[in-house]
Amino acid sequence: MSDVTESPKIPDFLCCVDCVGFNLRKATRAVTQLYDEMLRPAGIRVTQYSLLVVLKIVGPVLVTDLAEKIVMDRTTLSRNLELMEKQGLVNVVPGEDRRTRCVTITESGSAVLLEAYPLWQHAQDKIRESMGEERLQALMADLSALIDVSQAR
Amino acid sequence: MSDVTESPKIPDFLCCVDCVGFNLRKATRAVTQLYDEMLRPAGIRVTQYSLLVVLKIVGPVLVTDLAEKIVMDRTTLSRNLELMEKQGLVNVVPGEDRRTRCVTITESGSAVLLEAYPLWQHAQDKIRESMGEERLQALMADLSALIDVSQAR
DNA sequence: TTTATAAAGGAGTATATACACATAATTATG
DNA sequence: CATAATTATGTGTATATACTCCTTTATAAA
Repeated sequence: MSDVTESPKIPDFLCCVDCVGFNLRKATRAVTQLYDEMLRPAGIRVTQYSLLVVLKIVGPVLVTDLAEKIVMDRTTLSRNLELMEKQGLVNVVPGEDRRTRCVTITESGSAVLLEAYPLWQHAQDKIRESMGEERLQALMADLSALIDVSQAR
Repeated sequence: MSDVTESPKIPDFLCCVDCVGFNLRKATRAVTQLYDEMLRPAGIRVTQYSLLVVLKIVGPVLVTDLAEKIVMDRTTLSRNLELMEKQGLVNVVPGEDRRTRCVTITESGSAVLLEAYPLWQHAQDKIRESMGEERLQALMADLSALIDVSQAR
């Protein structure tokens, strides 16, 4: 009778404030801006920084292999690499298999990486100090689990 | 003497496999693709789905207020809304303050939302069933904490 | 060995994202 | 009230993302 005792007029399907996709994207926007702002003096963003690090570890590597490793669409990676090649951060050369293209970090890319590292660390430390090492590791594990379930077909 | 006992030759600054930004973006790519694939029959992606839900709950709302609420750059939101307006999903009209623009979900947008809801639910359930409700809630809390620390200036 | 299939990649298109700068309208200040 | 500061938004530019379709090359099948 009185609407005081009634629950809010929000239908069931509006409970998507719990949508994992939405909340993940929302957090990613905020966190990306933090890293990008910290990395700005180095002239790269967290996307390129991450690519440089991965290339330093696993490169030289084929485009498709790299794309799979970092869970990125092949065409997205290609276009990101194209920009980095223009900026002199990476080299992309034909592989032995003439279909493939092989990616390597350049000396210039390594130099930028070294310059960016302490900047990246500031961002990372800010988050680590706020959340604590344990919670951060749990979060990493959860993100990994999210990838697994999302890719299970 | 022997390199068997040595740790791998990866310098300290390459430990960024722990980079929160990188891992968050990586997981977001995977999860977004899951939701987008599930939502495809409804003709919208998880970005638009989320916007429709939020508009259904909090609309009508001013662009800047909405942007702040969903932690999205104002100009990004404007351009997303522009597409949705063309598709007839939302209305954007001038507010009383003649500087402002007020956003509302349309009837057509509500219809698409209803059609998309069960599709969204399939994606959400897949993740929920895989991770478990508890872990999922912990993850949501962590994402919220990430936003807080990223925006603390 | 010819042909069919698969794999790697590029190009076209479209959405998502945000920074820097400019404009219009409102509010605060003198 | 006139001017200065603030606020809300739009535009230009650039990166990030991925789907679809197409070409080239390699491998498997006949």
